[in-house]
Amino acid sequence: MDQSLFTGPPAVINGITPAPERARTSIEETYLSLRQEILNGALPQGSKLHLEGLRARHGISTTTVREALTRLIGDRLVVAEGQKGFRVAPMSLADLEDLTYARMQIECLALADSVRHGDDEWEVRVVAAYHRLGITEDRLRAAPALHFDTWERQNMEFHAALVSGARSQWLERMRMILFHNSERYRRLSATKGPPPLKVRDEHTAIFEAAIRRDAEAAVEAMRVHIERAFNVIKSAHLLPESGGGAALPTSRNA
Amino acid sequence: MDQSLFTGPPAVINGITPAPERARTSIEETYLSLRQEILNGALPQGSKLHLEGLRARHGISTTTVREALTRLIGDRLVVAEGQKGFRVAPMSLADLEDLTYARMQIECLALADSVRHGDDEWEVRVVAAYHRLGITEDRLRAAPALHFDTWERQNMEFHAALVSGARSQWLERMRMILFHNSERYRRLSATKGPPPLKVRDEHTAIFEAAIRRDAEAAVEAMRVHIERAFNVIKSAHLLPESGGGAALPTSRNA
DNA sequence: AATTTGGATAATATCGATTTTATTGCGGCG
DNA sequence: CGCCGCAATAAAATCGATATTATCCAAATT
Repeated sequence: MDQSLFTGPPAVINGITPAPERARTSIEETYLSLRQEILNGALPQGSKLHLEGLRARHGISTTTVREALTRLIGDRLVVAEGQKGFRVAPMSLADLEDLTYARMQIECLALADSVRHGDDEWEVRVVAAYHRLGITEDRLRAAPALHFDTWERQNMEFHAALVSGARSQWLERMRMILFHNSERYRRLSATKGPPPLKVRDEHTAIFEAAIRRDAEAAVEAMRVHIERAFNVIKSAHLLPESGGGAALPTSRNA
Repeated sequence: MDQSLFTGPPAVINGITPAPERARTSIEETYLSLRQEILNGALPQGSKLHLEGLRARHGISTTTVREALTRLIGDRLVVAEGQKGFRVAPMSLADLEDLTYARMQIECLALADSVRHGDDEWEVRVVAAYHRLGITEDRLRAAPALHFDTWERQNMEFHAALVSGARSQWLERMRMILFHNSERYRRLSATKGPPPLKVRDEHTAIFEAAIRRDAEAAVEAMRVHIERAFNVIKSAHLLPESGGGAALPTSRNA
């Protein structure tokens, strides 16, 4: 699975731990670096991505910058207009609503399949990821700033482990795109403080249902988890309404 | 909807041709051209995409070729390996199975939402697209070779119209990627002859259910449609069981 | 005052060439 | 015989520069 959004080399047989993230080519290096900056907001939504500026900052050629940016288009983190260059993909409340809806559908599909068909190794991965995340969450309460990045990575890995038993590569690719885009919104409201206790509870609910192979319960817990995350961001009032997209019901499919 | 996968000319969302939408930049031109060749098999799965060859053939610079190819990576029609360049994304029966599954999930989600929430304009679009497709199908029986490309376009437009009432842009993006990839498989087995009568019947079933606002029936009909398409391709025995197009000798087309 | 026009400026798109990395073929050596 | 290393070659990645296109602003026109 050497997909664009998934970093690094063949990313470990068992699906977890994108780990070292070495970048062998300088395009990839730039790609990863830029993605990071977009996800954490260093490059704010809608901002122009000037070739010359990026070239200078990264010490590479404009051609290389262009290619890195083009790869980010595939991840829907960057948009390109006619002859007007690149910019960071815009964000809006309407877009978040839509994104949340889409992600809920896909993540839940994958989770259900994963819970139903995950093998022993899958179980082990889930337990490991859950436990590891728990450790970091404890540390996070003591020293938030110190372990924040670690938490974010392990949070992502926990979610990845949960669905790693699902058999559809295509769904996984779609999930990854949606997950990363959600991540960008989540970090908008992330206060760099300890995550609310609720998050831990929600993870626990998903985890326990998954391990006891109760697909429906796991899916329901995942829905709650995703929906609450949406509400947190929404009520932070950091987003423009615009985007034109009609409001979507983010709740269950009818 | 200025999406990467959505090709230009006949977007035809409301029946009237919107704008020529010609490819203004030479990267886009190359992108569209290459995509076409990949979809119709002129560039077979797994084949190496040599920069120099493409540069010469398209009369552009390697840099431009690279960027067009990078955009195709976002559509999952091309894969890039480390320092080994680009190749056409491999096909396999396993991949088709997976792809069909994923597409069924997403296309059906979109269809259900569309049928439930499509407005009058949506209905008009569906009726128009269905009727237009019907006309072409009649002509196709008389002179297959002549109208084949038209049929393919209108078939895609019919499916697009069906889900055009769905409100999720994100789901639509995912659907588009999956649809195009399916298209590549379908054309593997397309005989350039008239499409089986069954296809017409299936389209009719979907169409009628959609217009009478019966979401469940429409989804069921869509499932049948997608699944049969899968079986047709599968029984054509044109695909390797699993991944990896064996190293085809470098396609050297003039 | 608003719109248009022309030229200067800035940014992007594209090119041709160089550097870096993979692949291939061929002798030597175990 | 078959494996290993080493040149020679081919290809990809990257660069620096040129060609195109958009943007801005001021002067001119109505």
